[in-house]
Amino acid sequence: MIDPKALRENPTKFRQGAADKGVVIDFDRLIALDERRRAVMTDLESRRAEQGRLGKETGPKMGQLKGKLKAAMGAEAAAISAELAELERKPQSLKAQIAALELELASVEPAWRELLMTVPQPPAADVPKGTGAQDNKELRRWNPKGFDSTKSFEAQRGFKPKTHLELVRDLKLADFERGVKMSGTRHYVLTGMGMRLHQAVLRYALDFMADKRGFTPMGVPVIVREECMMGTGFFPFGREQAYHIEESKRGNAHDLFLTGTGEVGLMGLHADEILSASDLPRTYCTLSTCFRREAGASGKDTAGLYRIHQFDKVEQVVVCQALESESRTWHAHMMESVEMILQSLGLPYRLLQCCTGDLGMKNEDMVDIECWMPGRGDDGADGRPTGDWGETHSASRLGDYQCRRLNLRYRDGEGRTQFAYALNNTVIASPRVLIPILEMHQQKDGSVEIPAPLRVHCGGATHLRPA
RNA sequence: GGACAGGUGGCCGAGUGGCCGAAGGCGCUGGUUUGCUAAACCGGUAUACGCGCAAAACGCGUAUCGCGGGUUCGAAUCCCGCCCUGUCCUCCA
Repeated sequence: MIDPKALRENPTKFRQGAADKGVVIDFDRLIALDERRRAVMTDLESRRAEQGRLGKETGPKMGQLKGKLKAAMGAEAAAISAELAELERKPQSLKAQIAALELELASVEPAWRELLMTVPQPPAADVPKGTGAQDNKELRRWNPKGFDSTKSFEAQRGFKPKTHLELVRDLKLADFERGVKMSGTRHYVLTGMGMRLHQAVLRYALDFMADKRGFTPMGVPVIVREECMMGTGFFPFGREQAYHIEESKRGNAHDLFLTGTGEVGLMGLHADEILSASDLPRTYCTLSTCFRREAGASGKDTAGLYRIHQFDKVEQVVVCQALESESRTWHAHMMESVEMILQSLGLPYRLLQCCTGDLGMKNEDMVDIECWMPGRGDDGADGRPTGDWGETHSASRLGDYQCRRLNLRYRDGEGRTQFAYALNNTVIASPRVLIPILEMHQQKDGSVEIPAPLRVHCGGATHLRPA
């Protein structure tokens, strides 16, 4: 959520930001609603003040009169009744006015709020303008020794690479048929060493963040209330991407939702809290199962482990003070963590600065990290894929947009409360990251060499071999 | 899933129609004093929104006693609905 005061003071900034993101918002209506809302509030409040004053002045007297009225008779009673009616006239008319204003506010306020929630966070000034992924700018890339992602796999390694689908089949690492049998399309079963490799990479990543980067590991709910999804900014727009658990039909008041990322649980932790400045930054990581409906992705990446409904992810978030410099420092730190991990796994990768059109609602800045996947991409002359980049990570700076929605604040040095800044980034998402691991480390004999850091979690094995 | 009890400020806790944004205590904090530790005394100590101000400070106002609605000139207090928490029973990795 954006700051409504900031919108009032500088509407152009938000109009431009929405335009840069390719989002259409009826700002005129929003501004009109805001003005009406404030006018009604001012009026309402002054009448309530008047009501309170009157109540204090004449209220006790009315109480007394009512007491007397019970005991009085005849002409005396009539006189008291008349006096009472006179006393009640003004507060009663005030009451009617207040009720009318309240009614209006009850329609204006929610409409205003709903529209306000849809205003996207304006991109940071240095984010390149663009309309979609094709306008993203590569920041840098890295290659392991002896491999260059601009040259063909075969030329460098001396054999044609298998795709991860073929490797998974030949090495018996996953069973798609039975996954689909149980749960439908885009489901899978990890089998044997496939499951071990999956767990190994997750465990390695979580340990890395805790041991080498000082992040606090957390186990958080993956079943959350709607407020959590709203607060973290995944709703209302991402609603059709989330699995919905209907509980209200069973008598409970709240439906629940499965989270698509550990970010929801980590950021929801401190919702509605006021932290002290010394509590910041909070640096958390979690390992959680992620659920995504992938609505609208029909036909894309339908085969294999790339686009699936359920996966596991180690996620990192930072909640820091509301300073641009601090946000940027942590952003770099989070990306550095990922680069360290990818380098240790020997995976070529590149960093892409996302353009304004590719940021999404809540981000002011985002860098995607893509790994080189030899089994992806267009087919070459031999009918085999020529390799392509595939997104494995996404590092976002959210400014105060998310914490404002979550009502997550801290008390700064001067004792003022402020909305904190938030950031998040993938640490590792598996099984997707198994794709580059398998494809990059495959050997001519059909085996796959397990990257050194993962072996300890694979029972000491150095290779995956066909049975 | 069943039964009962209960939700008041950072915490504890008083408060059954106007004098209550709310006693008292604890905590925190500023000060005074006692040559240390500690104590005593005095003061301060919620959040949001609106208006004023160029803005901060500040001033004024409104709302908030779990949430929503109702009764009333007036609700922490009365009525209705809901949510949540605790305890016991049941079930369970």
